[in-house]
Amino acid sequence: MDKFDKKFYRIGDVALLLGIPESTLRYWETQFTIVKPKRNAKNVRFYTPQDIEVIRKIYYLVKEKGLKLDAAQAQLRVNRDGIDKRFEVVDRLKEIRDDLKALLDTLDSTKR
Amino acid sequence: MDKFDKKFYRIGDVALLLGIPESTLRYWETQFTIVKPKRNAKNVRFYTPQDIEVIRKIYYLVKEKGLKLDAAQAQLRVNRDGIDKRFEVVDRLKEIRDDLKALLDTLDSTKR
DNA sequence: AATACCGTCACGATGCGTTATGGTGG
DNA sequence: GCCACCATAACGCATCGTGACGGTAT
Repeated sequence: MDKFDKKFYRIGDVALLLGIPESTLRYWETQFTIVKPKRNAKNVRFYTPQDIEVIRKIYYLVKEKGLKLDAAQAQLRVNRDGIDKRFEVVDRLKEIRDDLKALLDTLDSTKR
Repeated sequence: MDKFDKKFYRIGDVALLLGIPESTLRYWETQFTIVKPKRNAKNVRFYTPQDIEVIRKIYYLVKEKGLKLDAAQAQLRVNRDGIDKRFEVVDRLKEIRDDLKALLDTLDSTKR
């Protein structure tokens, strides 16, 4: 048992590590049901490395990809554990289907 | 030459066809450089079927997928004509790379 | 005493349209 | 005169945080 195996991160650590204000971390916690760090007896948040990964993913989706928080949450939900790649394919196929449908509708509307 | 080949759509037609208010179509036109319907001599917009397809795609990205307009525009830019599938793969790989990097960073930060 | 948290609430900046106004053309 | 369109600008609502406050624990 290495004592570092027990390491948790406090909100200040996470903020520093990810370059995100504490206020934002607290706010995201109200918006993403998925971000629920453990608390100690004194109600102080303790983040696991997994928690931090989730927050990174949120950052990517929201700040870099431009998703709304709702949409990011939906994405995260469906991206969880293993369904991952399968989902991406299905998602892409849905897009293609939508494109095809759009094309079809457009063709229909110009039908002579 | 069929006379219907020359058919264009006015803003009212498009609004009705897609179930999007005219005001929104005009607004999107200010936000998406990609939506620039032709005008007639009297400055009235005329949309081609291609224009309509683009608008459908915007609708999908913004209303269904939850992208911000900026992000939707970026997506559309890169999705254009043929680069399409190649892009999706690259995009997905980027996401995977980002996930890996996040994982790596997380591991690094717990390094003993 | 100083620092790092906590929750809450007010405030503010954008984003995303919508509405209102006044005008042209058919 | 009515209808469909035009541009522009003001307005409004929601989203996404931020900042300030007063409190607790170390």
